[in-house]
Amino acid sequence: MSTTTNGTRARLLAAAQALIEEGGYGGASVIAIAERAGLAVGTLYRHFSSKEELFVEVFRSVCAREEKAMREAAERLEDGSPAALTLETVLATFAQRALGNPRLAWALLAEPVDPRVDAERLAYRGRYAALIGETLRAGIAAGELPEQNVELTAAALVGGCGEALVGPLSPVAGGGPGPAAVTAALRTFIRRAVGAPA
Amino acid sequence: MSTTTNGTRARLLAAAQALIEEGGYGGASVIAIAERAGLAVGTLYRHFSSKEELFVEVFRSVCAREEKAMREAAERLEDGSPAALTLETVLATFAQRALGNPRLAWALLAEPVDPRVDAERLAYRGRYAALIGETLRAGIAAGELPEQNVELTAAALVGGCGEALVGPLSPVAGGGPGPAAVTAALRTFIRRAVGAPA
DNA sequence: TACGATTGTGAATCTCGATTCACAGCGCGT
DNA sequence: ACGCGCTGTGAATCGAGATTCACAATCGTA
Repeated sequence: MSTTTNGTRARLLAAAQALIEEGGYGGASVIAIAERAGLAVGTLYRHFSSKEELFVEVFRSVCAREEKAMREAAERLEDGSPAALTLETVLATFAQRALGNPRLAWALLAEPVDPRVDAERLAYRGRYAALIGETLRAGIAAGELPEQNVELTAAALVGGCGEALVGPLSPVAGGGPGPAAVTAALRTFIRRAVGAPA
Repeated sequence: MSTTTNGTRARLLAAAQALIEEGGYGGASVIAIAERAGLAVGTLYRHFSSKEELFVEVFRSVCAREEKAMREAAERLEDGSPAALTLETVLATFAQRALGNPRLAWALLAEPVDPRVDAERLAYRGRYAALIGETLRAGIAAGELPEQNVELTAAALVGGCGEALVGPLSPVAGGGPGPAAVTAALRTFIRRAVGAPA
């Protein structure tokens, strides 16, 4: 059983992810990654054709995990839950996770990266907005939510939650209200923003 | 009348701004800036101690112009206008301008930049959020708007409008609804998000 | 006109991180 | 033992862009 996909590759990926969580992309130079993994720079290039490729892979796996968490949270609700509740749940899950690992959340949502990685981010955000959009449409069709520009609302919710949670304006930054209070406030914001009845 | 602050400085600033509007910070290398201004690279350094310093100055002047436009829009309203209308007006002004010069808006709000310039951006966003926060508070005090976490709502509105207008998810990107429709949808979103009565 | 100060010039230099590559160690089949 | 392929190594090389600096042009003033 020669493990062609050796532990080496995994170690490089883990090292990269750890460095990104600690200091963002800036701190994750090929040298730092190799060092953290206890390997030489050349070894990195033995397993990835470029730094970009490595980053894309890290980014994808992290995104996939996040998206999964959100979808599962939505599926845990009983069938026929009101759309507003689904939205709240999805976004609250997002909030919980972002608050638990703010650095990573920032890297995922907002930090400057190479164009190739950025494309992955766009895809991720797109799926995220799509998830919200679907729910909104369902709510509108069911008469629970008022008519509205679904794309715009979805984009604004993604951007708004992102900014409120990981942006520099985030009330979380200063020793303000705790995560629980922020999540609660965010739920209120979301509920109102989509026009759900009080 | 020896114009110590020669036209040269201004030409460099203008060249930098033009390049940023055309191709973002990436396209605005010192070489490109100097070339566009019809000057040599060394001349740039005769007037600015670093590229960063030049960028900060460009950024500041553009931000100041934008903020002024928003404040003036608010002041043009008759005294005693409802808070929700003030918010709508301020943010619609922002929207109008962003849609008119999307590249610049992106550079102002979201494009990756050096840390020093980024600090300016933070300050700008902060003033922007503060402007919104003030209005929210006034509306709450007047009983027009419900109690809420003002900081969070303000941050989410800034982020939400930014994403909806200049982000990759923006419905404006594709040949979707025109600027007027987007602005209208955004007004609805804002009105709801702050809990203004229909 | 002579002289110093200011401003303009742009090729040379510096920096910094990604990428390469000639070489070394190891495991395996013969 | 030998040949061969796969990994690992890390100093050397590249590339892109910012920054410097020795020299030239210009201007105000004596």
